[in-house]
Amino acid sequence: MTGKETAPFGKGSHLHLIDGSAYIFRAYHALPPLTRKSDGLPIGAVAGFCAMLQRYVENNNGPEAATHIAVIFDKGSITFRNDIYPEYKAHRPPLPEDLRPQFPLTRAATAAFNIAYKEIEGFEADDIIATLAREAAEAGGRVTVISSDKDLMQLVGPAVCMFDPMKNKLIDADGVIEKFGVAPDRVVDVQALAGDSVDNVPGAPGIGIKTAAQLIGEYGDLDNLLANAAQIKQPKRRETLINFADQIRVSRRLVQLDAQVPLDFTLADLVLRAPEPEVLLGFLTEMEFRNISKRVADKMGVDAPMIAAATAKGIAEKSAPKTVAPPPPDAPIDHAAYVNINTPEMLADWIDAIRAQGYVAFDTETTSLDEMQAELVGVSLALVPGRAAYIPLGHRMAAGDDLFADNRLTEGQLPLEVVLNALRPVLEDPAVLKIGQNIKYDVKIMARYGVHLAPVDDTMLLSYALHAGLHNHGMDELSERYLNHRPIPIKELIGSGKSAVTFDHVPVEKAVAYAAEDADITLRLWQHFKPQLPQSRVTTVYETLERPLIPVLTRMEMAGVQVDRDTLSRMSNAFAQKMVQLEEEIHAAAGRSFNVGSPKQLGEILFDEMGFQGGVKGKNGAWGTGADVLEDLATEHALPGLILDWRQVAKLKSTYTDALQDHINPDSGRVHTSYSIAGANTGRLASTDPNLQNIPVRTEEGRRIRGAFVAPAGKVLVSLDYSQIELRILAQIAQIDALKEAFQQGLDIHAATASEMFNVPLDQMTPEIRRQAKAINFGVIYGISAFGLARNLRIPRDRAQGFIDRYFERFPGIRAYMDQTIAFAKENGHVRTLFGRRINTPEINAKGPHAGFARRAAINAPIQGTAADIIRRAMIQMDPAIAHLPARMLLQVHDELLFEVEENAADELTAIAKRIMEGAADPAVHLDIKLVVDAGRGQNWAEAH
DNA sequence: TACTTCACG
DNA sequence: GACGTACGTGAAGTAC
Repeated sequence: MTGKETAPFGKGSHLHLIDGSAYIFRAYHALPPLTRKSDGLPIGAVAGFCAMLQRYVENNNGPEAATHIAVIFDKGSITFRNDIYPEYKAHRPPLPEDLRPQFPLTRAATAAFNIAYKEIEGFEADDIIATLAREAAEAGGRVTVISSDKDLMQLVGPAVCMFDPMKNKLIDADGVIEKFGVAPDRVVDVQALAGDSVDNVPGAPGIGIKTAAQLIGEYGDLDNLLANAAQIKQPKRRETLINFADQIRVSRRLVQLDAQVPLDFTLADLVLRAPEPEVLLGFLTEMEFRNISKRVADKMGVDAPMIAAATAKGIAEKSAPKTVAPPPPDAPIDHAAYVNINTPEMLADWIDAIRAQGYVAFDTETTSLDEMQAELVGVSLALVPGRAAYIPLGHRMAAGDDLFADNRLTEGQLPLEVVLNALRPVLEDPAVLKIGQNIKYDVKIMARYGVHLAPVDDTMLLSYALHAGLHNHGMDELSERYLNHRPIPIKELIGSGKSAVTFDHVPVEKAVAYAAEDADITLRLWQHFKPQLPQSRVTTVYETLERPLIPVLTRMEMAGVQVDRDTLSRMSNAFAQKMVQLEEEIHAAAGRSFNVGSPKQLGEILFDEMGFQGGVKGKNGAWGTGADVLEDLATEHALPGLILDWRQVAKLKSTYTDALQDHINPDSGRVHTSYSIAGANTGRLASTDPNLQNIPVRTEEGRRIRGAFVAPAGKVLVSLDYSQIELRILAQIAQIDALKEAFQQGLDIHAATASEMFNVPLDQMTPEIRRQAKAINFGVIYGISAFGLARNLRIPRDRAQGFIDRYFERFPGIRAYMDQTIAFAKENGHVRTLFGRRINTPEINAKGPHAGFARRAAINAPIQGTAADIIRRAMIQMDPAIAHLPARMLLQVHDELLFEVEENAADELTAIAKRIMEGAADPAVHLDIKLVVDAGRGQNWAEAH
């Protein structure tokens, strides 16, 4: 398929527009859940979809035949209508697990039939159809909309009709009148009044299509009806129309299709093209559709291909140019077979092949792990296993190659700008999937070069959705585990330690082998992991909680947060002075000089030389000198307290006031963290380089560091955090009525727990009793043990056991939850969050001390993980919801989101963000308890929090 | 590189 | 009856 043919659209032209999403759903529900035999990929909807397209193509002849055609799809579920009415389509049941992965394949199927397809973010397929129908009518041609969706009936007119493929029936203006009782141009008015329960359009209560049509017939149109509502005779109807006028107007905006969608193509691009037998049969063969292949082959007068055992062969194999000819299936990793793309012709060949296939594995090589500073050195591509290439772009002379110009680019590389301009259309093409390993990194790099990679798939996140808890998800580890292949270590190219060089100084030949291998491995991992999502029942997790987070985090990380260097610098100086002073006092108290930062030396002084009792040696024979130990000793001597003071200051200085300054990006003047999506087993994010999720807050001294995180002039920081989200989730998951009740009443949950446990009325609660209850509440979330509670509360173990017994007695559901969770883990090898996230528990059946850890982790994971899922959902919904505001989401700290917003928009931002966070579980999961979000704002993070 | 300590939720 | 424990992270510094 070249995709380059066009033919002008005008008088005598006939445009057919197929409602693709309707086709998919009909196909899905009409057929049993078929899977591809070779690998289990769910394929039923694709099969039905292809059959329907084939039937359409066969019947497209005669006087009504199309001269131009397109299949129009919905893209995403959030559109401008959600801004008008957030509840729009909110009652839709969630997509079936095995349907979503078929969406890209239906696009590929359409392409294989050589039919244009279109989808546009933020608009429904109906809007695109409306726009194309308008343009076609204006150009003097005719339009047939192939759909049975009544929402499209408003488009019918002299040049536009509909065809219902279910009933094989043409719908013209008379057909519309039959359905709605009014002419097509008043359909919107009737729908606005009648509402629609399927799309959750509210309409006017108590008024259906019949009544609506009658009213519109009487008053001419909706505006006139509402203007004269007071004259309506029937009292009930009159009141409804007056009281719900606004709701009716909103409903009209919801049902009114937008015929002005900005399009990046023209009608001429949609010219009818005959399918190319090789391409179409290639696709059908890859899908292993025997019947349709045979039928297509018969109709086209060619031989049907044999459908053999599964291979990774695809369309690329059938139509790819010579330089990208396919390797044999399951080719072993062969570094010599990788290609160095260094001519424009080769580049063009590869781009054509990528387009034809519809997906490509993609990887970047750069000079740094810091995406905000790294320079692009090359990109690699892989189409099918074994067939991968590297495009060197920024390789430079190795030092010493040329004494006078060792920073020059080496010969034989295509110019960076030329390559990026050539690749940009495919890398940004919504029809071409870019597959990466930790692709957020590559998305950020490319964004800095003006290329906006989308859509993307990520093998790291696929592995995370499938295997969280089993192992880490770095490429080397995944390759060894799942491909049985050890990739070239990066050390062999750039060295390590002090003598390490950057990738731009690696010779191109070595870079080709290394970089192309990465893309090759990524592609193979993708082929291995992707089909496993449905059978592990994590498709929804991957599609709604993992993949959509990539662009959200990309924006947050690239935005960064402003940090005031002067404040940090002054604090560092003050801390340095204080440390010197404390060191003198410490040496005096110890009676000799030693390295205060050495726990080993300190332990020897305290327990061997000074003779303190109660020391505990760790497994390496060194005395423990942790804060809890020193706090106990502080009552007996000045030294431990001084050490604690020194450690606090040293920590704040080295980890925060010093290190944060080094992380201020010289270009942006801001600090850019990096979030790892697949770092924590439970679904939490982790923040690195620097970690902005552990900025001090608990001590006064430390809180001053938060004061250095500031809003730029004219802006403020807004912080919103969930109140007690994990305890609320515990109440929900374990169904603890007393706990749920306390939350619904808005009580202080720790005080309420204390009251229940110790029979103390709330108005007589003391801080001490409350503190104990708080420790127990947290203990429960962590998989409580008497030992742990005793240590935390510094009480005897039997007393701690007494507390736990009483807690279980008063909240019997907790015990049951813990027992059931452990039993489930033992049975299934994993636990799940409320949203279906799977956390594997491989050690749960182990013997010995491992088992205790595994049990507590299994109890904690659904709670911590559900909270993580909820804030992920909030973050994903947040971007479109605040897009219209001068505001940016900057940081996530597990239960808190930090925003930067222009002062005059802070109120609106706070209201929207709060609403989204509190409603983030809906509609996927219904919670009995409500989520509560507290908000604050200020010039800096300390004030906002 | 392993271990300890300590910052956060 | 004993194991040795609160759950989840990342960074810095010392010691080997």
